[in-house]
Amino acid sequence: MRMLIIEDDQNLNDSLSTHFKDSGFVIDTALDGQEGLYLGKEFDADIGIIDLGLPEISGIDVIKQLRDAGKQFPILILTARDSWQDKVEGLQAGADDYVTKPFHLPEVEARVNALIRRAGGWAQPVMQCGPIALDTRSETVTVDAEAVELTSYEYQVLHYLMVNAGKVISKTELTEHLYSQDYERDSNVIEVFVGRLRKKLDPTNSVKPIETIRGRGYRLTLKRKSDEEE
Amino acid sequence: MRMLIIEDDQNLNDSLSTHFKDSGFVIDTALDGQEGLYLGKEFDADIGIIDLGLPEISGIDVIKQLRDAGKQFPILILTARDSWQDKVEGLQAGADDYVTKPFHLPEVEARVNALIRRAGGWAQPVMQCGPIALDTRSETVTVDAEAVELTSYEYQVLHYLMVNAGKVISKTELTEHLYSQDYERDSNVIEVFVGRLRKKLDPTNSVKPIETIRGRGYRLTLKRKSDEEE
DNA sequence: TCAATGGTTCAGACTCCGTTCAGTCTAAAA
DNA sequence: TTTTAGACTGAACGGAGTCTGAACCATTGA
Repeated sequence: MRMLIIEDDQNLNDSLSTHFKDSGFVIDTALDGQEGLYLGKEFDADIGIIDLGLPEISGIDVIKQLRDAGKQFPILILTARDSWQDKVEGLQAGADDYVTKPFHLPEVEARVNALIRRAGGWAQPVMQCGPIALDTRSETVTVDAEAVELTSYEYQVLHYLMVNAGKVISKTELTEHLYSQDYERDSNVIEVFVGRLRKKLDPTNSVKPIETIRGRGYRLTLKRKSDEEE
Repeated sequence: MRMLIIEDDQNLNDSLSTHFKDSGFVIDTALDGQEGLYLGKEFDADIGIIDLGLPEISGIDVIKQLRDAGKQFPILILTARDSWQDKVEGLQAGADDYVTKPFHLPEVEARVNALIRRAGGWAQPVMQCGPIALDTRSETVTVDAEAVELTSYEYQVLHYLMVNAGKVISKTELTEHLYSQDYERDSNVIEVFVGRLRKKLDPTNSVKPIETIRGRGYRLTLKRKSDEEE
């Protein structure tokens, strides 16, 4: 998953960046609104974390301009405690959630995960398609309630496909969301990962969870077990 | 385990520090609220002991500010006998337990151990995962009810993993909680201890209690024998 | 002073996983 | 049917991360 971080405090920026990089995110990071706006427009993020108190362009303006530019990814804003006007303004400008500073990293992480999930239309923390279930909290995958061991990249590919279950996802899109920009293009990594995933998720090759749409990409076909069934 | 001690009485501070250092804790100690607050924010403690009657910033304020900063570790407060208002205020501010002065060290130690255990979600004084049981009172470890001799550091590594059973613990996190700040980073002590632990806990290599998650850390996998099973 | 104990370092072995490549297969277009 | 671009797959590689045995060192108690 690709994350845009705009935070002018160097320390905070660093700690957010390294933390989420360790969690497997690809990070675009900026220390001011100008650069942040550029990165946000240039790359397609899955989630943005934006501080409202930025020099030059304010956080609110960044959000507005991103939304005006048609960017739809969820945005989590960071606000100083007690400045609830900012919070409201931020949400009105198009942010999706907020955390007040000082914050606790695990909380930010939880909200980030929730936002990404919800952006894909998932209400519950466990995403389930047919027999396949993916839990973002424990980063575990089960098929028919049996645990399946995935390597870090296999997990990420599946995660992205699950969030966008039902949609056709091109190989370029997958590459852009799993690798930083300077990745060599003519490679078949994605194909290899999809292949390995298919083998692990469906060893008997009976369910065929990942469909190939020739010339366009992949699609996770299985019906979503959505929450309103309960 | 890492402990934060904030106590302005030099003698008391010293005796607490040396006592718990001898028990294998890594100690961050401060004689006033200012410094204590800094240490508390800077380092991730497993437990805090804070005197309420501090100069400059009061103990209550320190606790409040630590909690505001998102610090969640359990806090034991020291209060003068009879000042029960302080006690109540302290607990409301976010402390977890209290001891009235003058106190007996063994009592403080018992409470400290209990708080650390409970922070990991353990209700009983004996933590048990599969065949492995760790008793913090006697500092003994048994596998299938058979005593296992561990050296001090081996015990500490296991203790930390057990308190956080089920979670992935990075090598950096382990180092930070077992060694004081000025420890050289590029060392493989943790790997060595984990190796020795595995050998002692599971000589036949059949149970594999400690799992390696490549690139992220270690995890104690065995199912917790939790108390509510009874 | 010596032996025993336990912590630390080091180097080499080993394992895993991301990546590449080459050859094969497949589906759609000609 | 033939052609061809795109997709799949098994095998192999290489580097990073991890493990391990042995050596080294500091401390303690006899």
